[in-house]
Amino acid sequence: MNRDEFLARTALFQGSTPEEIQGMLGCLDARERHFESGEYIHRMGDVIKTVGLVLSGSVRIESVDVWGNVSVVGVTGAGGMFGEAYAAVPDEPLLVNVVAAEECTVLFLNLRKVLTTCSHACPNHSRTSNNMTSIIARRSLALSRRIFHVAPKTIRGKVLAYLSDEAERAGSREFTIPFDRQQLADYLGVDRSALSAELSRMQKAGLIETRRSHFVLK
Amino acid sequence: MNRDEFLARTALFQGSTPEEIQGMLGCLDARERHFESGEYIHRMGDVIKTVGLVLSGSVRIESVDVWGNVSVVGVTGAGGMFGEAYAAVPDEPLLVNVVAAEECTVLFLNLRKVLTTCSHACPNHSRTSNNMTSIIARRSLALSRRIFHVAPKTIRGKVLAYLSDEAERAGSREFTIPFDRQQLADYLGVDRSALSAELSRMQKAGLIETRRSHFVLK
DNA sequence: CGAGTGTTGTTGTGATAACAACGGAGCGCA
DNA sequence: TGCGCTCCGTTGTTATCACAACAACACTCG
Repeated sequence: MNRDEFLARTALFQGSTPEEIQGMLGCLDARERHFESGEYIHRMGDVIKTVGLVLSGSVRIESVDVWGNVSVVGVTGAGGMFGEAYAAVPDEPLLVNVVAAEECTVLFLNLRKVLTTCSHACPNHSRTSNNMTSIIARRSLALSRRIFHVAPKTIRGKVLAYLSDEAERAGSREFTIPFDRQQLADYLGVDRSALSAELSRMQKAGLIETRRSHFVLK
Repeated sequence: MNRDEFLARTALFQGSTPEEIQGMLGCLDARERHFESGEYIHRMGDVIKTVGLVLSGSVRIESVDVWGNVSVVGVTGAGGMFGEAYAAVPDEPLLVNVVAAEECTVLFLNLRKVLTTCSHACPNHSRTSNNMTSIIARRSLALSRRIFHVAPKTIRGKVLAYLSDEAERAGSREFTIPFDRQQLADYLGVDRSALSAELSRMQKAGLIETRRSHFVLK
């Protein structure tokens, strides 16, 4: 699979053919760069005008708090994007670092040019523009959901808020979540062992059944 | 001030003249509706394709948790918008209720038409489209920030994360926040009296000075 | 097969926050 | 001046959590 075929499968270029994409890239100021593992791609405070599309490898989004503690906010693998929201708002400094989690290649696109359709010379540019906005909006919804999941004050409350939501998305009381215990604890902002204990209590109370990442709600 | 002059001052139509806006509205399927205080504008689970622009009065965004408890997520007054993110993602059901906080009028716009520039017949349509995307991205950044503010596990940690950010935005160690104590507690997801007590301790410890909404960081 | 590693569950303890109840300061208003 | 109201701070009690340390189990790989 060559690069343009790969791009045709990404969320951003979905709906366009490799040929159409090939035609668009020049228009979007596309520039490919390679990073070694651990290399900084963006630093906190940077102001960016481009969105990054990961072609291979993966990048890590890190936040550094007031005291200098580093925590992983997220990881983006091949086909994923980073920096959309910052690039879409002029002069907003990054609140996070973006680091190559492993050796990787990234395609940088001028976000303004992605969003502004140029002319009929670029077939499907407007579809790509709409995809871009959808992606930004989707991220916004994911953040909203997370805020709802974290809002309850007890671990049980957070767990139920999260699991109910997952059940609804799955359309069933039985489902598998994309987290292991540690990741779920990080997502909900609680201690892993405290989470384990609470899940155990909820199971004893007959509220749920769980093994590993598989859950049944009652 | 007539309606189109008012619209020219909103974030969405910023940069366009009242005349240009007047020309655009038909194109965007604009429809004005009036609501009585307490009336539902959108309900949880609804799928919407329009964004709402508040012309007068204000609307309240409420969430209802698994147990039926209602909490206020936000309020949008004249000139503000609601529903952008949901409208931008096809088939995403609302996680919140939108209610008229008081008697109000709302202009509904077809989001797809806002984002897709139609033809040269609409001057400044592309600027409005870019404004729209910026607004969605800005909301996303605000949510990110909030997640960072809520992430620390102690009240002191949350307060410092939030205040440091405010100080940075203000470009000074001295600044005024847009919250009273109760609102700040809600934003940070903590108990108001516990917040008060912690602020008091921090003041005694010489970390901050505060009176009402005014703060000095040291 | 056994060592090494990662994941999950369990328990105890001290720290921290939620909660409830109250008092006082400031303000508008009659 | 006195009343009612909102906002803010204080205190004490109780529930909850973070943290640490450890045990049980599964998986991988030589």
